[in-house]
Amino acid sequence: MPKEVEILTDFLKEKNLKLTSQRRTILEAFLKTEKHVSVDDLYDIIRKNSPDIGHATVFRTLRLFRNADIAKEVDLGDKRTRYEHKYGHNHHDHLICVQCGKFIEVLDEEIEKLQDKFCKRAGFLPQRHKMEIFGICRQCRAKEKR
Amino acid sequence: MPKEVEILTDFLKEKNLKLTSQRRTILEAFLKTEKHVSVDDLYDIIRKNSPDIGHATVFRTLRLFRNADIAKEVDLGDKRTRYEHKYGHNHHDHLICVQCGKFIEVLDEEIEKLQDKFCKRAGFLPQRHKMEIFGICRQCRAKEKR
DNA sequence: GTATCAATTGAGATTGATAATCAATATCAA
DNA sequence: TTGATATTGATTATCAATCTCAATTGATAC
Repeated sequence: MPKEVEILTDFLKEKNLKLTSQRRTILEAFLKTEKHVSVDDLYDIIRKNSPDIGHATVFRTLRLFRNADIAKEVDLGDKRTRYEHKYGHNHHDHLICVQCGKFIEVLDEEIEKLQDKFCKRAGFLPQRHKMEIFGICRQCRAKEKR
Repeated sequence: MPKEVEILTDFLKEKNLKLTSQRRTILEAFLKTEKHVSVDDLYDIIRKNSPDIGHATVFRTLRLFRNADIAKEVDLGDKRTRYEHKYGHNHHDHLICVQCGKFIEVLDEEIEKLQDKFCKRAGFLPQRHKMEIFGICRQCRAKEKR
């Protein structure tokens, strides 16, 4: 039993919410994904094996996962909300290729430190941040040169 | 005559597009704004003096301004496209207060340099980036302490 | 196990932003 | 001034996000 089920169970108990078969199914499907899924992405995946689970439920459940700190909302510039795994994943930023849509996760300690530094200078208490760099990835650049 | 009118005129000429009274009006209104306006924000402002200008025109014209490099799209985390002035404004990032909604524009050369550095490391050719830090601003923190 | 009751569900409807359509109109080069 | 062409505004379409509500289900007490 992965840790996430435990987190969810605890969260539900604490909030007097219920563990339903749908929530189990959706959690399982979500944990299997590797990419940054949108509600519709995950709904399409789930529909294949569990055609009885509705769209609204997937939508609500992903929001629940976010509140339970199992999922994290990411905004990759298209206009849809996407979710990625949060538990066991450290904070990272994204390099997003505008040609192939691929993204690379990066973490740079120095940048994080600098961010803290100039927040302090502005009297600003940072809570979370988002950094995305759009450009062209190594593979696409190689393709272009051919 | 501000420089932006010239930029727009040149852009239109180059693309065989036309300078209309609506485009003048919308540009004038846009240049007067200081915040990051959404289509609806600007439409509401314009409607007061020019009730004949339609919503779709404001929408299309802001996109035109973006293409002409007069406006820049910003994404402040809500799900609407906002535009800020581009000409005469250098690149900057945003500190966004989650309490009062205010934002502070910041620029940190060091961070920009670091970004370039680790893009290079990843073989990634950066084109543009977006960095937003969400948190609590000085004023709101002061209020909280009272 | 069963009753109880609030939480949950799924279908469908709604909202809100964005974008396409199209007939009427305006612009501008010649 | 004119004709070719772009633009406009009203309307409609699209799509993700979100709400509604009656029917159902899970957790808890008995």
